[in-house]
Amino acid sequence: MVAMQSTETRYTKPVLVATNKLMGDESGLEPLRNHALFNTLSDSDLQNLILQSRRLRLGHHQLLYRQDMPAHHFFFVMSGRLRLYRLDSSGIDRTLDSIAPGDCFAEVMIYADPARYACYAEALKSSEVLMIPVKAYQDMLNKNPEYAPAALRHYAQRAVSRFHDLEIMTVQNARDRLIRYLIDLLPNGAAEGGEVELPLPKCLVASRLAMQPETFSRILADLKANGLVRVNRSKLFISDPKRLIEISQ
Amino acid sequence: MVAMQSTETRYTKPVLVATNKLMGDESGLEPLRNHALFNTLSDSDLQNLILQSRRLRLGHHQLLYRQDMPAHHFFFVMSGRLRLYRLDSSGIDRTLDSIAPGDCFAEVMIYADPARYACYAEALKSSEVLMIPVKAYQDMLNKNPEYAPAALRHYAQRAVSRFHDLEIMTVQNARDRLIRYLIDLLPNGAAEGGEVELPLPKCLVASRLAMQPETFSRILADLKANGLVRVNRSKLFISDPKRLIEISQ
DNA sequence: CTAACAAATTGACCTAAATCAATAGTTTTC
DNA sequence: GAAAACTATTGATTTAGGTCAATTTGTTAG
Repeated sequence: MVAMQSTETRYTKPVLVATNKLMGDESGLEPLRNHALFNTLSDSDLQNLILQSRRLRLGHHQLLYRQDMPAHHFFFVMSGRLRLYRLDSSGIDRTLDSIAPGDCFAEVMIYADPARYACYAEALKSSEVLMIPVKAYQDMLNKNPEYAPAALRHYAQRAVSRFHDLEIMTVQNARDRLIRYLIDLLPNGAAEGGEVELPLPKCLVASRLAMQPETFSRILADLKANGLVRVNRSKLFISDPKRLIEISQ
Repeated sequence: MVAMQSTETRYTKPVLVATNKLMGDESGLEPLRNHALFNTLSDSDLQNLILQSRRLRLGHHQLLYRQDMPAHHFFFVMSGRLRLYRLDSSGIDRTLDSIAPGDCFAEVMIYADPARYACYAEALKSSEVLMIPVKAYQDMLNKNPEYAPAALRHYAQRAVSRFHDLEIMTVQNARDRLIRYLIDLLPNGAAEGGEVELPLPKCLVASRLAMQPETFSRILADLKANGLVRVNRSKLFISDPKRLIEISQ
């Protein structure tokens, strides 16, 4: 599916309308504590941030924000899964990232200038996100400079990981890009094999890797035929990642 | 040229050996003041940082650091031009970025963990860089939390720009990737035409855009034939960027 | 449970881009 | 200033992967 129907027209629900205002209710927000942007905060600062945030429920395929929209919030994923993508002038949908529970996204908007979302964000399935006002986090950081190092570490890490994503995309053939993508999904890198779950439907992994779904399917079928991966729906078992790397040359 | 000769063997000069120790001599270091990571520093803090840094002269094609090397320094380019690239197991050289005077690079190493360079860095021509100890900047930031916001803004900006680079690379055909790359080189985006200078030799722009030099050459020849760009060595004149964008679909 | 829809796979075909090869320019170097 | 060494261009050929179309499989809704 090259030119998906534009997301603009697929959904009618309004974007960025909060459903639940949080009244200091922290239930289900423990995962925040495990995120680099929040784990150094004092209880009261975290509480205060949460009080200024809203919990958002998103349905399957629901759009959260649009590219170029003014960005007043960033997001923490509590459950479900989302993807970031861009639409170009010809309506082609290009997937750039997928976001899992425990991750933040659009958090660069805290310091971006101008603060406009660089892409679309939509739920891949029914999801719950915390919608945190950029200004609330900024204010907190201004009042508590001791929180800055954690944020700096997070941003540096983000930049490194985008750099790494870019590196994969300079690989010139589709098969090798896919192999590198799969290796990166393995928890211990190429050290040992294991099962990985594709973070996106196959047609969107294809989009992320700049190839057609048919190409993705054929490459995977070929790897399967050569005993390099075992495929079960979106779960792939990679027994020998080193062998996979060897053939990708 | 797909498989360049490995940089490992091309040069014999030692890596990361400073030639000039700075003795508080700030001559030629004014450009530091224009960089987001330094322009909020007090004179004395900047001076102190410079005292702990070394000025490095690099010859044409000289290697500055290697991928995976422990990273104790980051760099500010005073003159010349450098490129960042990675080598994969089969020795293919993939260009990821080019750095101009006034830019910093490897500055994410200030907060990376583990702090190892993510790529190679080499001078594209005779260049001069300031080699700043990561620890010196860290210490300064710890002592002066008021400097953190500028660093945060810089890192956020860096993450956004890497994201944008990634976006270009999800474009599936070579011609459109090249067109988008050229548009991004224009100072005012697509707003108006102008002359742009390729920041890398053509064969390395090709590498950066995941295509072969021959493909790059042919696409450019075609754009030229259609009156979309005028080419003069590494300088390109784009009269009508909007028309260029239109055909890239 | 079945209809309707969406996602994935597979085949046939074709085109964009890689590869191989030769030539022509450009810089360095001596 | 000529030789050597890159760098870029152009042509011929091949191939990876895109496109179009049909089928299968899986998912959602009634």
